[in-house]
Amino acid sequence: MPDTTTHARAPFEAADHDHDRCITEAVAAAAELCERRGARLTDLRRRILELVWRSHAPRGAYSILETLQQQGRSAAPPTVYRALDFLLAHGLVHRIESLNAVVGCPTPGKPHSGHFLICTGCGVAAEVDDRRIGGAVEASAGEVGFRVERQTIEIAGRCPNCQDGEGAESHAG
Amino acid sequence: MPDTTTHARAPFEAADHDHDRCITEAVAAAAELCERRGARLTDLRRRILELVWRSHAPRGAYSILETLQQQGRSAAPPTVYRALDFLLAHGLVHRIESLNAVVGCPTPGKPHSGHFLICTGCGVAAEVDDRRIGGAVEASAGEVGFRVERQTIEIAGRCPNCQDGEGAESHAG
DNA sequence: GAGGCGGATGTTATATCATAACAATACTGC
DNA sequence: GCAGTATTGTTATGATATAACATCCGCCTC
Repeated sequence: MPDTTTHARAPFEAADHDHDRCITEAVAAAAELCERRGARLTDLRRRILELVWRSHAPRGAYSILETLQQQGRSAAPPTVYRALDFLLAHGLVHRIESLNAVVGCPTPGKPHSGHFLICTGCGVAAEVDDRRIGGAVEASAGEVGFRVERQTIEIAGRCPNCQDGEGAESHAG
Repeated sequence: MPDTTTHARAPFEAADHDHDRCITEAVAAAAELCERRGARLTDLRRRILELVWRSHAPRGAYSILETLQQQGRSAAPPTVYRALDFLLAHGLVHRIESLNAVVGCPTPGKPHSGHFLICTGCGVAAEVDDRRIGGAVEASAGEVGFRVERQTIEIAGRCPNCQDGEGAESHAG
């Protein structure tokens, strides 16, 4: 039977999942969000969003830049960084501080704290929105009078797919 | 009456606290820990640990380097990075990914996850060891079969001291 | 104390990540 | 079309981090 209830997928998908669909859906969601907000998802921004979404592993700005240049587009670091600034500002991608990289957001538009499980095997970063984590942080901070503004929570470890043959995983998404 | 029950201080101390004592205690604890482990807390490493501890705010490697050179010591980036690698490996300092900086660990030797409240006003990073946070992370990760190896939890916000006159705080520690 | 060994530091060069500043172009509303 | 603004191009540079090899220093052995 066809799967019609997409969205909110398993955090770590099988390596052979239909990733083209991830990209398509992400771009569609971005276009819709920008439309609603009156923000301009230009060709450049859309292309860079697609490059971020080429896998579920966070990707560095210079890696994006390289691919952009290979595609024959004139590009320099600011080209990429400015587009990423836009995508970050609109919550279409998230920055992974511990990797100096960005990863696509599967649920843009919906408010969420942005907590990540990052696999040291395949490199995939899965976004989790568990109220227990944010709640524990808020509770702990509140007790010492600290007012939370932004949570950077990046958990490194092994995803289910990479716990068997430790070490020889394919870096892909 | 004299305070004899030090340790486990308030996470955000008053600006006028006896900070020399923080430094002295940190260096003493480090010396003791290295002694026990047969690790060499050399003069260079000790000096760099002291520079990290000059405040409770995370400090970048190049800032440390600059001070080291002002002290008349021959130093280049690797000088600092290698010493920091040593201090990090022994848990004497922690790296703050979101700031590309390091901060002294107030409780080296005791196992802890390393969660930080980082004030955007005064810059101070307070380490908290709240089992609820680590527990929530472990629980959330466990439910999707993710095995946690390392937690990077950096919470930015306003400390109690910096919530009144928002904006004009002294960056010190 | 000469010689050898390994860890620590010095030194030079370079890789990697990010932004400043200004020019040129493209879109929007009138 | 025209003016005003946002976007992108371009050049240069700042900020963070590491590779590679030389030198030094402490320690052990003989």
